[in-house]
Amino acid sequence: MPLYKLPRGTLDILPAEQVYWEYVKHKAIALCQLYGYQRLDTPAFEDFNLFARSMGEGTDIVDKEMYTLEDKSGKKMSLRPEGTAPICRAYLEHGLYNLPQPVRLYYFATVFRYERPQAGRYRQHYQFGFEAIGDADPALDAEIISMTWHFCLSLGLKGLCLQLNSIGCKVCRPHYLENLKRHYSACLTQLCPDCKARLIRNPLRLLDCKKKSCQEAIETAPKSINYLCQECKAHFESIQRYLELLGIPFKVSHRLVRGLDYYTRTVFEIQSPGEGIQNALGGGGRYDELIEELGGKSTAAVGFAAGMERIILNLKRQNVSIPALPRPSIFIAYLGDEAKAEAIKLAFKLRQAGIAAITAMGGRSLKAQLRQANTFGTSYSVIIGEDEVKSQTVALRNMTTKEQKTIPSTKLEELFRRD
RNA sequence: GUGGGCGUAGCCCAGUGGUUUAAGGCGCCAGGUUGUGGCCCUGGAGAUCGAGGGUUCGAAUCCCUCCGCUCACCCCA
Repeated sequence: MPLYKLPRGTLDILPAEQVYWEYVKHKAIALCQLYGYQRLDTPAFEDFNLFARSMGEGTDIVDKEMYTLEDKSGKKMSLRPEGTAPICRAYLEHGLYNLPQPVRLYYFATVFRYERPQAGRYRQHYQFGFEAIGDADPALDAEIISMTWHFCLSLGLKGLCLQLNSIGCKVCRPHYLENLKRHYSACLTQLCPDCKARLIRNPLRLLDCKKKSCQEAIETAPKSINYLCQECKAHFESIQRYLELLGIPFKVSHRLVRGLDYYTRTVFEIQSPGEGIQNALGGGGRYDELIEELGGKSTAAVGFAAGMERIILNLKRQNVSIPALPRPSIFIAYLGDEAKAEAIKLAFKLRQAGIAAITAMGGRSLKAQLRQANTFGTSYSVIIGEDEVKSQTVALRNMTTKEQKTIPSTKLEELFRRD
């Protein structure tokens, strides 16, 4: 019967699912208010080059996964594959560098990547992220990381692991990469085919390989933190001191790298305890060179982004109890046309007074109407029949105690306004 | 892009010794005497058995092709 299906890798978020989404959004917004972060929304598509430049040509996201199209004027536009670059673009475009620095921002965004869908991975997914732009202080890294940790705790997730690493800056990273490549070139024969390709394309990702055959090479590989320059080293140590000060548990992992080119120094990731799935709930890091790359002055920045679907997946797995969404507590049933008109009028008046109500529809029996009220779970039903219309009253039934009394219809408003 | 698993009503699914009105449960709708819900009882609607082709007197069932879903790899949130 249906002529169309939802596009591959996308999701209809049905009413029954919305509790989770509202829950996560509310926690996220509360968190940002607590830390003084302000919302900034950007469009779903941008100039192709914004992403090509920021994430780096040669990354899979830019080369293979972007939804790019030419608009009617011939401009190359892309659906956003991530949230940070557009935020930086907006920061520059609207002169947010004139505000007191750092500028603290957050966003919810749909992001698009053309990939084969699987558990916790979609072609369109929702990200929640926050960014602090305009300060290189390691205390700001610590703030972002502590916010991330705080967020996960407030959601009620357990057993999460915070991984931390530093991949250096443009001064010290080239030196490290040389050593990494030398190490891998020496044991080339035992590497998996993917890793052979990585060695040329994206050496940092070598550390991320899951194949058994490559684990030894990773274990014995040089660690980025041993190649940091003075400044990067001091920065990284400082972050760790702040995190210890805050009592936030973290694990320095020399294997942790991030997929996008713009990261400098700090990288971190929050991992769920689950096995065999996309276990990164979110990740972030510092990107001190990105703003300049996009045409601004040299501006330090740090941020984090989380995948909403993955968070929700974990909330379900861990059976975190989610508060129900509010529903109307009054159901209005009627018998006959005159009563129906009264019912519609009454519902409108109640709603104007801020009292949520839902009315029956159609011409079903009272029995059927109350059956509906029952499945809606409203705690009260209002019944209007011919008698009530004549006497300007309504029958108010408490659905849990079954108590029912007749009251003047004008009384209803004040009765419910109280609770 | 590569590889595995799976496609029967909105949902969960029975049925693959070829012959059935394609069964059941949940949900939905309606009834169980006058205007009263949850439990129970009865009834109803709802499926071109993922699509197309082939074999056969006869296919949900066997064969081929395609499509879709799903999981993993790659990549990433």
